[in-house]
Amino acid sequence: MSEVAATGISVLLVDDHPIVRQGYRRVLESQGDLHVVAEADNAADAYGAFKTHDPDVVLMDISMPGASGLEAIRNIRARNPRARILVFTMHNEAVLVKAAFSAGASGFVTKSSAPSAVVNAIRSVARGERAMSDDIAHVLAEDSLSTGSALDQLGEREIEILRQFAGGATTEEIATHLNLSVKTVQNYHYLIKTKTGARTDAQLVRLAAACGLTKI
Amino acid sequence: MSEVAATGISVLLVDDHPIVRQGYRRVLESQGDLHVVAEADNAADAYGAFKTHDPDVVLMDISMPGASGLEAIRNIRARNPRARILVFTMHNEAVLVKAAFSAGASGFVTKSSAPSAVVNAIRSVARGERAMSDDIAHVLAEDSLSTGSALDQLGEREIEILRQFAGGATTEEIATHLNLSVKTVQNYHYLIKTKTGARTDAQLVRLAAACGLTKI
DNA sequence: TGCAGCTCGGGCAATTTTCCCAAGCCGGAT
DNA sequence: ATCCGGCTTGGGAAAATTGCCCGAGCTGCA
Repeated sequence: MSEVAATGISVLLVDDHPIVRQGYRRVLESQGDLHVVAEADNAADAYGAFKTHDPDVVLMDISMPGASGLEAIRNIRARNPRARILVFTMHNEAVLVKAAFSAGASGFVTKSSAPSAVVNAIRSVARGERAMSDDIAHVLAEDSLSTGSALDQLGEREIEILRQFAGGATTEEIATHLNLSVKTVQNYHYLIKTKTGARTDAQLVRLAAACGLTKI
Repeated sequence: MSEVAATGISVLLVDDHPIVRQGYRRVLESQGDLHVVAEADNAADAYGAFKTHDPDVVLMDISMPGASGLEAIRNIRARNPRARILVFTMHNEAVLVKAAFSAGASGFVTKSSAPSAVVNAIRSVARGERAMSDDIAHVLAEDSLSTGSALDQLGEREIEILRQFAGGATTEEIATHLNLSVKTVQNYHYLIKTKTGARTDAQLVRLAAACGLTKI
């Protein structure tokens, strides 16, 4: 079991931006009790690195190209249900948070959080606790009170496709990224539009932006 | 003038994620010749910090909440045309790149770049050179050297149609509003896309939003 | 066991997009 | 005066996408 060793907490870093990873590594290692034992820039490598290094905590940005980060969470948890995965992303949409927790994440912090909040979250999940940043707790609280945002009715795949579409990807690019046929992506596109009530691609982009799914 | 001092290159860091900023700071300061003199997490603060610190280089993520990063670039350059601004973002769309350069950026590197490429880009723009990462050069090359900046080359009618489109109007609605045939609106739509280099309606909306043509 | 919902894609008519083209208008350059 | 170039407006036709229908496999849940 990934008991926290007396030597500190071992961390696997998953983010698709090299310089961002390097920055995190330096921030974490300056803490003394945190040690980055491996890095990965995609879901498949993350799974491989987890198998070889068995880290105490996986710090993972789930908005990566290619396979969904949620997929990676599920894979890792399938291999070792004791794995502690702390999702670390700039998105703060309630649907995403709920999807991450139901995929097996132990915590969810946004990049808007103070660095100290992030390292504390790492220590919390290493102890087996659940952790989330204040803003995440806030959106979850509001979400539980509201009738539900337009995005709540979307499935995980739909969310991912909407994110990529709103980010500017073409249908073919999305199909390639997610290993789907163009036809399937087109169908999702149509489904998303009908579910959200958007009559225009532009409205879809605005919706995604309004929900924090994508930044402009 | 922001001559590179003998002591090294002073950098203003602009990014809306605190831990990301802290990571960059550590990466940059480990270089010896780079010194982070200030940080900002939004466009307004970036302008203020620039006024007080007059850094050699501004390293800026333009995908920030609220006001556009492009606006911030314009403001800074309006105050000091010698300002060196290196855009640093995860987006690699030709429209955005062109918009950034026409707003006055000296360079554009993506977060997919190797850390060494980023620090070298900082040194390049500090010397007054233009810098861009390989992937950016590639998308610009593919975009061909069609024409100049993003929105400047659009006529009145095109701007108006783009505004309504990005606002969520359908082609027919725009045609009705402007007393045009649907065909004409379609032709404008196509023309705007080719002129701006947008390959997707979503990219068009993002461009319009980035240029302040529409608010999300 | 069965229902419900997600995921994935085929099919096909209807529409839209993509280009190419022409014509009228207007301002500026020659 | 004349011509050039750019804006505005639209036609046309092939290519692509959309809108909507469908079925099949899978998972979770009752």
